[in-house]
Amino acid sequence: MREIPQISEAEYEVMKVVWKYESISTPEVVEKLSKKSDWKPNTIHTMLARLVKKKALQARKAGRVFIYTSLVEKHDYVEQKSKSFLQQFFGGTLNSMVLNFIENDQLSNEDISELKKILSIRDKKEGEK
Amino acid sequence: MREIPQISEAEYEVMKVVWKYESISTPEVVEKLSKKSDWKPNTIHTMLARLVKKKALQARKAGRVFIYTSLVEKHDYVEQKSKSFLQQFFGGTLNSMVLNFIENDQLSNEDISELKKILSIRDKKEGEK
DNA sequence: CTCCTACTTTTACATCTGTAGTATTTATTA
DNA sequence: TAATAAATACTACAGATGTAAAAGTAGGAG
Repeated sequence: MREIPQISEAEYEVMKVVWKYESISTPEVVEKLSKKSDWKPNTIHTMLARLVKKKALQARKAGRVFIYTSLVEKHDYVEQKSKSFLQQFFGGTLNSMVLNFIENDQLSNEDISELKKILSIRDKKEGEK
Repeated sequence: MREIPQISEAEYEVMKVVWKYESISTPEVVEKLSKKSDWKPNTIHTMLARLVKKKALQARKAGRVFIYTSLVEKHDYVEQKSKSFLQQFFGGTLNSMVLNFIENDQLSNEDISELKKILSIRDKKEGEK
């Protein structure tokens, strides 16, 4: 498995747009992000360039513009970040995180019942195998 | 509530030692961390100084050494980081994260049953109120 | 009282990030 | 074909981070 490049927070915002709309051109990325943020077009260009350099994106020229496609799966990236986050703060397991949230009353009753539902859905799936 | 300062990953390692053993002196911090990492003493000094500057730690002189105490609660810091992590990657909710883990088979059956137990413990607590 | 040693203080420096400005190239229009 | 508009390419720069070397200082040993 290829190494997943480090993607900064701002870069991640750009990645999200590419993941959602790829293949997408520079002007389109600029347009989408200009709505959501107040970054200047040049700022976005810089981030696209950095992402290409990091091999998180691939750029190919189509006429006068570049078209970007992702080289990193969103899912893989999120998985990797989740792991390192859990490692740093919760000894590596999701369960510790959930426990911590419950102990500190960071979950509402609704959250809890929803969580139970989520877990039992998985049971069903398991049963179907 | 005071603003929680940003603490980098390496700095967080230092914070963990202070949280665990505070009040603790510079040489003691160096000793604990030298076991766990291969940072040079100067590196650790730099991080302690930065943490004091950021107001994450307080230093008071005792004889010739400094004694550190934390100014940020571990719990508060972890909570803040958890929130921003969930915000960035899971739309802000722990439930989405759990769902994602389940959907991607990142949890074993044991994890799942443990999670259920965790949730029902909470039920009991709730019932006791 | 002086020297050594352990601490503290100061300085360094490359890389990554956020945030662009400026310069150059190229497709399109007059 | 020449000017314009739109993209791309190059340059900039301050703050955070990881990593530490070098210099200064004060307390204890001789």
